[in-house]
Formats: sequence, structure tokens, C-alpha cells
Amino acid sequence: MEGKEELRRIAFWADALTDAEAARAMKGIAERQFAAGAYICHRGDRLDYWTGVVSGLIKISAISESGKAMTFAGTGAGGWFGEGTVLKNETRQYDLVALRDTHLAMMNRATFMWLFENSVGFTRFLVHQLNERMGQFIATIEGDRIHDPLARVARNLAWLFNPVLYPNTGKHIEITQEELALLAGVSRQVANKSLLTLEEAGLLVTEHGGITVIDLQRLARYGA
DNA sequence: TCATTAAATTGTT
DNA sequence: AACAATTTAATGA
Repeated sequence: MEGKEELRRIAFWADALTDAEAARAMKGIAERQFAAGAYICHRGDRLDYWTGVVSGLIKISAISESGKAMTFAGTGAGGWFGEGTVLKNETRQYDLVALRDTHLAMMNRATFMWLFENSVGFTRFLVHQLNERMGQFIATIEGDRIHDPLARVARNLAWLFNPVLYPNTGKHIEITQEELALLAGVSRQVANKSLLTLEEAGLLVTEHGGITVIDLQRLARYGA
């Protein structure tokens, strides 16, 4: 009971575990802080941790052959990622960058594998998470062909509101236009104009240091 | 609680 | 990239 409460503070999937499983999970998790702009890991590094964002914002990106940065996904508070890398026991395929001061929870591989093989609740959660991420990656591949920066901003923003990957977030998120620009791989000016356009279309409301989404469905499909 | 200032964020060029 | 305008946060009376 005690370990579960503690785990619940940093992991929304704590409820899927038994008390004993939660206690074991907690023992295998280390918490680390990263400053804004810091690299959490570079492509090719061996990072054998399943990682959760307790607070902050990170970007998952890769450098294409042409040398252009390509963002695969952004993850805000409550998001967990890297299960694919840990399961396959291989090096990271992407760069991880903290876009703002970020607090991470990192579960070591042994604990992750133990939960995967012994906890029904955890395995069920993982399947759900992988399935959802699959859909998002497919959308990402399609999105990379879209050069319209407006659509890129809209999609990146919509990902941050994925209710399955980040169940804690409501319709509001704290993110500056500069941070969103970094995520979408556009300039801050473009992000600013895009947001104003999206606001005019009635899809969202811009605020200071934050955005409230009105129509997530249309936002995710914008330009498609 | 209110006024002043500093810092952060946004809007524009 | 640089600038001005706007909003929030912090400070002290």
C-alpha cells in the first residue's frame, strides 16, 4: 500500500499493479533532473531505462541523412517511453533532449523485464501503450511528408494531448510557443502565426505560456 | 492589498 | 534575429 502510493505520484499506471508489484517497481526506479536544453541521451547511446516524464518536456528526434533534424514525438508530464528499446535490448535510435527543466523517472531494465513477465496488469498496460504508439508513429511518417508548417504545429500539439499516452493532461497544457516551435521543428515566428490561425479556426485558445485545445480531433487531422 | 519592478512570453518587423 | 508590447511573478510598503 505504501509503495503504491509513492509510485502513483510519478506513474499513472501504478493502479494496474498489485501492491507487491508496485513496491518492486519503485525500487527499480531512479529519479534524475535535466536542465533545459540538456541532452538526456544521444543516438547510439545505451540507455537501458524505461523512462517517464514526471515534470517538464522532452523531444524525441533524429538527424536525417541530409542533416535535418526530425522530431518524432514530444513527451510532456505523465508520458512514458523507451519500452521498445528496453524490450529489444538495443541502443537508442534517437536523440533525447530536455526542452525545459525536466524531472525524469527511470526504471532499470531488470525491473522492467520482471514486471513484463510477472505482472498481468503491467503487460496489459504495455500492450495498450505500444498499440497507441504504433498509431502515432504511422501518423508521424505521414506527417513528415507534409511540409506545411501549420499542419506540423497542429500535429505536434495534438500528440501532447493523446489521452492514452498522457492520461493526466486535460484540455490545457503549459507550453510556450517557443517550446512548441522546437517540437515541431519550425521557427518561433511560424509557430506563433500557426497558433493564431488555429485559434481563428476555433481549434484552440492561446494563452500566456499555455494552450487550451477545443477540438482535438480536428487538430490532429489538420491538413490531412 | 496594492504599487513597483523584474522576468518571461507573445506579437511584429 | 531583434524589437516592442503584454502578462505574470516577485518584492516590499
